[in-house]
Formats: sequence, C-alpha cells, structure tokens
Amino acid sequence: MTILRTPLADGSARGIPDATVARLPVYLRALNALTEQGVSTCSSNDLAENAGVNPAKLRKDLSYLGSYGTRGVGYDVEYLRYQIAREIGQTQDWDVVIVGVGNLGSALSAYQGFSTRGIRVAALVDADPKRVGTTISGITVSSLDDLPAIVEERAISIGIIATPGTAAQEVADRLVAAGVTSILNFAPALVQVPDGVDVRKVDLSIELQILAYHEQRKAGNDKVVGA
Amino acid sequence: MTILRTPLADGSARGIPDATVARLPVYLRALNALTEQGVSTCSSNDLAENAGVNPAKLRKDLSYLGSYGTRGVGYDVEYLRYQIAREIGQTQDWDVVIVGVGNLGSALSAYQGFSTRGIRVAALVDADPKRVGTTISGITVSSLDDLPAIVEERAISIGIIATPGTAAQEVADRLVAAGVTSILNFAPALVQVPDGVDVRKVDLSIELQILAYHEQRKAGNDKVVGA
DNA sequence: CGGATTTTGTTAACGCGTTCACAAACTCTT
DNA sequence: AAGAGTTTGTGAACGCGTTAACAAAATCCG
Repeated sequence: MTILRTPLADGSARGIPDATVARLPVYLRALNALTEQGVSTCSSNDLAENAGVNPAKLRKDLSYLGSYGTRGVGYDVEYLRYQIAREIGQTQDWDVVIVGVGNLGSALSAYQGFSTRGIRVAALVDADPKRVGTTISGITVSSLDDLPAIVEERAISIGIIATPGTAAQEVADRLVAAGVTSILNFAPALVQVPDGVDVRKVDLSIELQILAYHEQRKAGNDKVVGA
Repeated sequence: MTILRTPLADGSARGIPDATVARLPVYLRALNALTEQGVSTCSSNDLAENAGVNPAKLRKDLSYLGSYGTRGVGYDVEYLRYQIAREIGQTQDWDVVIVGVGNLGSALSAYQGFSTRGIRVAALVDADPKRVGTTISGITVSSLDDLPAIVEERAISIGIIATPGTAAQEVADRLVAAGVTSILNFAPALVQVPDGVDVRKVDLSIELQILAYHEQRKAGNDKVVGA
C-alpha cells in the first residue's frame, strides 16, 4: 500500500519534506516575534536570523509552500505568517488528550505554550482510580476506560502519553482503539502502532545523555587548532 | 577555529556521527530490557527490533564504536551494554542543575527516568524569591544568584532551562558565565551561546504542531493506491 | 575435516537535506 | 527611462545518513 502526497486543488503535486515541516513552526514563532516588535516586512536574512537557520534554507523551505515573497523587497510578515499557519493547520485549534497525570502530565496540562500555538488540552485521563475525579489545571481527570467516549465526543485526533514506560504500549493501543491517529509519546518506551497512525517520541533522558556524551569528549581530550 | 574529533588513546581517529550518538542511548535501553528478560546473547536483528531501527543501521552504528560482536553468534548483551555505556559516558553520574521550578521544572526534578540513565538532578534554581527556599523533590530551591557557587561546588557542566521563553537568553548567559558547557533548553525561545557550549532544544509545542500538520493532511485529502 | 549455516563488519549505492550561486524580478535614484 | 542596488526563488553541487548487499568469520553437523 502506498500513500501519495496530497495534491493541491489546482492539481499540482506538493510534497513538503519532513525536515521542512519540522521548521515551519519555528518560522511561525519568529514571525510572531517580529510582529510584536512592530516589524511588518522582513527579508529572508532577518527571518532566518530570528529563527536560527541559514537564510538559503529558509528560502528553500518557503519555496515548498509557494511564492509568498517579493523580490527586491522581502516578505510581508503578517501575510507569510498566515500562509504558514494555514499550511500547518494552525488556523484551527487542535484538541488533545493527555493520558497520565503524574508530574509530567500535570505539567503539560498547565503548559502555557500550547494555547498560543493552536493546541488545546481538552481532556485528562488516568488509570489510577485515586486520580480520577480530581481537577488539574481546571480539568477533571477522567478514567482511562472513558477514553473512547471522550475521543469521539470531542473529535480528538491527537493523544499524549505521559505514563511510565511500562504502560506506554497499552495506552497507545487504547488510544488507537479509541480513534486517535497521532500520538506524542513521552514515555521511555517504544510503542507499536498500525499504519496510518503517527507517533513522535520525546525522550527527556536521551537528550541529556547526548549532552553528556559531548561533555565527556570536551573534558577528555579535545584538540583545538587554527586561529 | 576548528575543533577536531577526539582521537583515541591508541591514536586512531574516531568520529562518531551525530545521528549515531543520538541512537546509542536507545540501544542501551534496549539492551537493559533484554537483560531484564534474561537474554544474555542477541543478534543485530533482535536488538534492532527492540530498539525500533533497521538492523543494518544498528550494525553500522555499532561499527563506529568497534567490533564488539561475534560473527555467526551475535552480541553478548552485558558486554555490549558496558561498551556503549562507556562510550557515552554513562559509567559515571552526571550532575545537572534545573533553572526554573515552575510546573515543568518541578516535573523534571521528580522525573524517575533520569536516575537510571546516569543523570542526577543536583540543584534547583529559580529567579522568583517566593520559590527560593522551598523544597521540591527533596531539593531546596536556590537563588539564581547562587548559580556560580553551585556550579563550581558540584562541578556541574549541564544545565536545564525550564523557564518562560522571555527569560531563556538571560538564564543561558548566566549558566555559561557560571561555567556550564551544555544546555538543554525547554523554553520556547532561541538562545545564543558562545562556541564550545552545546545547546539542545526540546519544544513541546512544535512536536504537537508537526502532528497537527499530518492530521490535517489525513483529514483533508490523502489518496491511497495499490493493494 | 569439510561443507552448510549463521551473523557480523564493511563497502558501495542510493536518497534526502543543506548549501551555494545566480538568474529573475522588484525598487530606487537620477 | 535606464542603470544600480536588493532580494527572492531555484537549479545544481555537495555531504551526510540510510539501506542494501556481500565477503569474512564464526558455529554446527555429518
């Protein structure tokens, strides 16, 4: 089975590379920052600097979306912001459900950064009966058993796993069974899902372990040459 | 100025690709899982499946470390585990300081997954006087002003930024000034650091925005062809 | 002991992403 | 109106990472 890239309404095939998709939210944030500074037009150099990327890469990325700049002038901040927002689906809010309201799940439910990026924590779910019924960040925690009803009622397509690693696979299975088709997994475990379901994994330990590796090298025996 | 890859004690130059370094902790976790299952020897297929990667990629990755397997047999789980642990510096514990004890910082300080991966949260720091002096996860929160003393005293080289985005750059500057040379940044902001300092960024919103992009495509107009 | 079998380590091909470099297109100045 | 100056959009080169494929090296079995 092969899934084709989505064709446009005008028939042109448009496949945006994964690497580019991952940077579009960064550009969006940079554009928001520029708007707050009262900047209404910017060059690819300006925007690239704000986003922390190479200007050529930025222009290449934007070229996948269309031709939204003006040669000799630059980009209209507000116009480009809207185009990117539309492309990544941020003209609407996305309801998500968080499974597991331990320390991490609670912190995520209170995270300020979501709402401004079109993410709304719509429901909290936990397997522990002692936690069910409590209120966290203004949301009443529901039972894991109620997941299918919650997902259907609120048309939720994105779930967040914030449980211990041992529970991750079962939670993933239940999320998929309930109808969720995208999962963000914070648990330190690999989860298997059927085709058609996207999983992204954030592993807090691994990020630190990568830093530790480089630290070890620095402390050990790096050599610096040149001027 | 150019930084060379670290040569080995035996003089052979060994540069491990970044992509491989990022996967070594995953292999470590998979090996630990196998040990718990009582498996003492495994093939690259077994291990790759547990780690969720292509077997060829696994063997390629391991080949950067050395030749720790036996043809026709496979890998000794415990031996390989030790070799990887040594390579990524996990034979020692790494002390880290968390700056910002809001919801996220508090959750990180309580995170169980760190200790088993050689990460020890050694200190908590916050700029808010109301938080200074309180105890979180058994650690007394110190003032941001005490950062240099804390970093020096405990020989900390890794710092975690868990503040709002607006404070991120100043915190990064102070971490660097205090002597920290690796930073894990959870704040939704770009931070600039001098050469020689590593920064990794985890952006919770962006992960969800990427999922939302794919959701939009699924819901919109994907086409499926073939059998 | 020798051939069949297994599995690693490595080389080579492939593909994706990044970066360079420049023509095209726009503004500004005179 | 024409030339000088900007800045985008993109074709081409490059480099890195992934994957396939296979020789080398070990075990197993008759």
